[in-house]
Amino acid sequence: MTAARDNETPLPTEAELEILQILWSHGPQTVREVHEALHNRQTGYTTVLKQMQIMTEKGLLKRSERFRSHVYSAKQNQERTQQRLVTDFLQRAFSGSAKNLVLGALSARRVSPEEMAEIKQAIQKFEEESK
Amino acid sequence: MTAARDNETPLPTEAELEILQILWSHGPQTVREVHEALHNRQTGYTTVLKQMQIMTEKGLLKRSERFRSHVYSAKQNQERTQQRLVTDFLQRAFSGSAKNLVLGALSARRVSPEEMAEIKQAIQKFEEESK
DNA sequence: GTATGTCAACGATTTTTGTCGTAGATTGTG
DNA sequence: CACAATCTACGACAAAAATCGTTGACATAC
Repeated sequence: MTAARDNETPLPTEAELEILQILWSHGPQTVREVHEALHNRQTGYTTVLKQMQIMTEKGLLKRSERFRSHVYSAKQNQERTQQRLVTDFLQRAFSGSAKNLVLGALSARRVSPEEMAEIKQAIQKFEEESK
Repeated sequence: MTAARDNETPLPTEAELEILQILWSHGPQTVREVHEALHNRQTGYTTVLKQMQIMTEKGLLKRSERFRSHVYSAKQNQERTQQRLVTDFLQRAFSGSAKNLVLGALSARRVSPEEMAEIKQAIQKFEEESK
């Protein structure tokens, strides 16, 4: 049991997440388009096709068959999925300590002052909204 | 290629991370001790043994054979490993946006005021150290 | 209308990760 | 010394994830 197991759709695997990222950022796409966006990963067309078919079965994607080339899009929005992912990860890697997660993220690499400011601002905003 | 691939030891898998957590928190342990600490996961003794042997080959663990029951410990400390994990995860799930990671972590679940304070304090401390 | 290209479907295979049974060595106990 | 308990080692198996070849449907161009 991995934690953060909602009753909802399963968490995406690594390769699935890559596909989702493309769909989130580029909007609905055909398999070919996704495959091309994935050119860095050295993977065949049918692999991506199969993967997206499976993702559709799992409920991660939905597809329109109105055109000859089916058009896929992410079924859950990015924010919600990221929330679920981070909940799971937080538990697995940091035993639930959000403090350590934040600290780890900050100390793992250089953080620009701009990014730092963004983060602090995000926290501020979050605090106001949730009181 | 998953990103954050150092030239170092590989990132631990899910099950491996569970074992590491035990070793980090309890200090050096025998297979039996780890196995017992893992009682919630329903897994046999030899499974854990095998896993720890493989982890040793991979360089995740080191072991002392001075005693009849070998004693294992984590080779890399928790902080360093967590840093590598979060770097990888940040890239994979949040395309590198630390802001969104933090935001995701906070909004994914209830955060107590105490934890919130801790987080802000950690950020403060981090800022001072790194200037 | 035949050849060429593009597509979805499907099955099979490979790779990775996790699981465990069995065997042989060593230790401690009666 | 024999017997039971406790280990490690090793190989095999199972499950999950990723990969790809092949086929047939459907277009479009010639």
